Amino acid sequence: MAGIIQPKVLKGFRDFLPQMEIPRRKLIRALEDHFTSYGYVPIDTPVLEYAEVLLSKGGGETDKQTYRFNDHGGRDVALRFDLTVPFARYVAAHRNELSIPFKRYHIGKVWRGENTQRGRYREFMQCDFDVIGTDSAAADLEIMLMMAAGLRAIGAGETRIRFSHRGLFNQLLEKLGLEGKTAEVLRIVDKIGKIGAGEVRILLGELVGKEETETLLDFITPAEDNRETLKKMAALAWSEEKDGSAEVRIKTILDAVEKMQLHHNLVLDPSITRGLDYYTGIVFETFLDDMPSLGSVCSGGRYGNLTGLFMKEPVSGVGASIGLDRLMAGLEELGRIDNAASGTDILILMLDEALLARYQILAHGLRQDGLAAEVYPENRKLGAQFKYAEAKGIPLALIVGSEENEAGTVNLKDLGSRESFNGLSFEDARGKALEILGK
RNA sequence: GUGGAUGUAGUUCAGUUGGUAGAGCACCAGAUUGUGGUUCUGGUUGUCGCGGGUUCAAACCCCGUCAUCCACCCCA
Repeated sequence: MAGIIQPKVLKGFRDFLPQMEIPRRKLIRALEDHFTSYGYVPIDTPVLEYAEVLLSKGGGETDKQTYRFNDHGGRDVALRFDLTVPFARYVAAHRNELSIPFKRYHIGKVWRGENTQRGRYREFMQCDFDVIGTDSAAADLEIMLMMAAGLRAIGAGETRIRFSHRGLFNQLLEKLGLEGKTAEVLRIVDKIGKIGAGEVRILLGELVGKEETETLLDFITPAEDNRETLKKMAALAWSEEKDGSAEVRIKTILDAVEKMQLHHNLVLDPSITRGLDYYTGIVFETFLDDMPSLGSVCSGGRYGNLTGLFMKEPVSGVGASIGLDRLMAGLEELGRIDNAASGTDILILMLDEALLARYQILAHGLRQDGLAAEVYPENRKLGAQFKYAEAKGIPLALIVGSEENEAGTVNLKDLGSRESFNGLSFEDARGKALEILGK
């Protein structure tokens, strides 16, 4: 009379049925191919690390959200809550084994013990890609171009990347004498898309003086086009156009964007600041044209010193992170997810158990042509076997009974149109199958 | 973490002022023992999220708990 254990999963953790996992894998594979085509290489790191490594950044909020416990040996350990901190440790640990500039991508699960919402879970998949070891505008540009092209490649459609530069914002804050309140100001400004300029004015007014509030609001409001926006930002921040300045960096990027005719995709938006404080250069967030309300599906920026906590020599880099689960939720809502129940192209029906070997030989032959073939495992009524094929979304069936076996022929059936092609040689049948599948 | 809403068969939902649960779809079997999407007949589906309490009696009322959704926070 043992009690039955409920097959439940933890809050914010999920099982994936095949019709969800198959498109998820497809999406990941498409991204991997995309990164590879730009020369980025994959890495991985442990999901469990020493707590002191993961929590070293000391952000109060991340500390609270990190899953942390003592392992069987009494070690203070934690599950990774992003892929950036492990990457910093990884770079410091393997500094001499990496060729610089190092371009990597990393796709993996991360964990955060925060409250759940739609498209927001405690276990979720992140996809990071970064270039480290160079502070060039070329790298900044490449990362943003990869984001736009990558999202297009996975069927997310056109995107708008809104970017800005922390350097100019910091100059402005310095000029206004607000360096001490940088974090608070950034957090308020970051909300403008959500709460509007009016609310931001009120919140800023509570934090800084009236004049400063108006200057900040003026700064973060984009002008008609990228050039005008930059002009205004530079003027308000008292920027001097010299080598290595934030202003020149933005100019360089805008020049390239214009030459590539991408000013729809890349928009200079000074209200983009990103809450995280390790960004020092460009910062950006990406929205789907077809669903801006989903929020940013890919964001990041340039950091001046990724590895500061783990080694003395500073390493600069620029990178972005895609929220795969949020993106999946958006794509599903847009009807862009193909909920395939299997990847099988052709089902070989079982009409006679004595023909087991024949069925497996047929399946093997089909696989050599690149077709995914499976043999139905029981000699059940044909109706049941067809139903199985339908449930798994299998488009073709190969039917061989004792008569066909003796005659040396096979019957192929297109399960979609219900058209049968009987008495074919195996050669003709697989030719026909490839034709129907369009392969 | 804070506040609010919700939780009934695989699924979508119904269930009247508390009287020990119902429909469509899905599923299974048969009409149709080598060709399945229609039709017909029959059938199964439930610890009413879980655990307590009030009551002669709880899906319904009360408390707790777990989960989902929404807002805040933060972010992906």
